[in-house]
Amino acid sequence: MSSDDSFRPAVRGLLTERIARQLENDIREGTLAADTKLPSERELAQRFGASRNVVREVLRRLEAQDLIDVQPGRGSFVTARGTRSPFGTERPTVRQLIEARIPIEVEIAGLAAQRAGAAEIAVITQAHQRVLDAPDAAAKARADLTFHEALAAASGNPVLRVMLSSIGGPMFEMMLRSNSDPAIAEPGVPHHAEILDAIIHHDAPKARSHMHEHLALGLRTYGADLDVSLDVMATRHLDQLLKQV
Amino acid sequence: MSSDDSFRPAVRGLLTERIARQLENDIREGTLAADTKLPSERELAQRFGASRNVVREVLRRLEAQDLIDVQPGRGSFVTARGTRSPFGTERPTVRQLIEARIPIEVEIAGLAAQRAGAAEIAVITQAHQRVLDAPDAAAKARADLTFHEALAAASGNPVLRVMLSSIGGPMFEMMLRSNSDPAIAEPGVPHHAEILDAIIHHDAPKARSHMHEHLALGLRTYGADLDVSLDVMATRHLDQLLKQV
DNA sequence: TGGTCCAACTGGTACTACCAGTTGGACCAG
DNA sequence: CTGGTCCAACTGGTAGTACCAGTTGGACCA
Repeated sequence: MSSDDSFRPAVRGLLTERIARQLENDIREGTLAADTKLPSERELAQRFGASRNVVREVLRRLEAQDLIDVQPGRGSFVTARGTRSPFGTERPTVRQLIEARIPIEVEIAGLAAQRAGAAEIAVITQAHQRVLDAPDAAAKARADLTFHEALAAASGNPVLRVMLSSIGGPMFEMMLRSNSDPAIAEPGVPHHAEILDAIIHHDAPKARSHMHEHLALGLRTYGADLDVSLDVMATRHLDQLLKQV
Repeated sequence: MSSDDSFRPAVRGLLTERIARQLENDIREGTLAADTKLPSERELAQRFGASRNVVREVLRRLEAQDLIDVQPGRGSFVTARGTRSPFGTERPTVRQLIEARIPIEVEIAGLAAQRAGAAEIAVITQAHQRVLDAPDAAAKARADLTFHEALAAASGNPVLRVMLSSIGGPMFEMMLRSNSDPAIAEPGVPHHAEILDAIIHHDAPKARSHMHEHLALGLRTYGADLDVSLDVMATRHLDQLLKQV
């Protein structure tokens, strides 16, 4: 596993590889800004001293990575997504995260109450227990996230699950902060059990209301941190944890 | 607009698209198991009735997605992690997509009505106009997606925007199908205008109810396709488009 | 039996040709 | 001058051919 990596020469498609890397770097580093029009395939071929075939295959690869957008008759254009993170330059705040989680997670809770079978309930119960048993804030945050993901899985709707997992990063940052601060964490302790109970009894309205309460709680307990961006808060929080050690 | 005569080949790279989808499906569904050797490029070209160029570009795309491993002098092999995707092995259906879109997009519409300023409204209006002006189903689907993304941006909540964009692929597939079928597309035509109007007048309840109606409409018009997985439907639809050409 | 070697594969690259869509400017009618 | 039409020069999409450099397996010989 470790040794045979050196055997693999990686010289495959040297030309293609070289051109692809160069264009990829130019896009990711911003040398080619978003919405820039790339030279035509024929011109790129000439410029790189390669055939048009090679250039086209490189463009296919960049296209599959969502770095460029190829339009017949017009040309190839650098995609906006190429240079930015999912959130771009925007830093979501705690308030925005809660605001977004409420509609989707309330729906998830309701559907999970309607549809969860024994297997799904077992997974949720296990995650719930792991939250209770977690020895520290980080483990608690991980288990907390798992709990909510298990609910999404139990909703029986993979689209909801994917949407929730797309914001797993910010959710984890928030949970890390929540579970480190007793003033925030403790009022929410009974909520998980109540949600789980409603799901076990297939009481969708109750599951929805408990989930709503669980999430909206943060709006009251976070105080001044409500409108602080999540990553700033996480950084500050980590600094604080480091000092304690 | 008549459904048959005025229709033009709407999708970019139809041939490439079709072959890529078929191979991708075969790999993800396990018809082509892991470590299976694909036929040679020349044979694939003959089998699909395409040129070797086209096949090679498809292979590049699959390679960029980590679905296959191409080795010079030997052949192309299906990667073990072939079945990996945001959705895993689950294939979301139209019904599941609608079910998931309703809570989040209703919330988006309501917030957009509360918060959209002149700039956001201008962007939404422009997207709305592009939907109306689109010459074919593919352009209409692209503009349709842009419209909904513009609403998400106008909600002022980047978390909602990220969640929505995480399901942009399935949404586009559904829109492509919707906008190709007058029986599905036409009843929904007035909805965009109604939503836009509610946002302009900052009428959040009306924006929410119109969005709900807009999305729920599909539950009535899709008929038997409601429980067909989106990618199967998209593949079928592309085949149909190809026959018309 | 063991080795050499060659023919038939494989993908990598190049070049040419033609099609269909897009675009911008020339040109013409008002 | 204005508005439209139209054409030429682009763009990417596809097809076909040719040749190179690796890989592979079997024929063949020592």
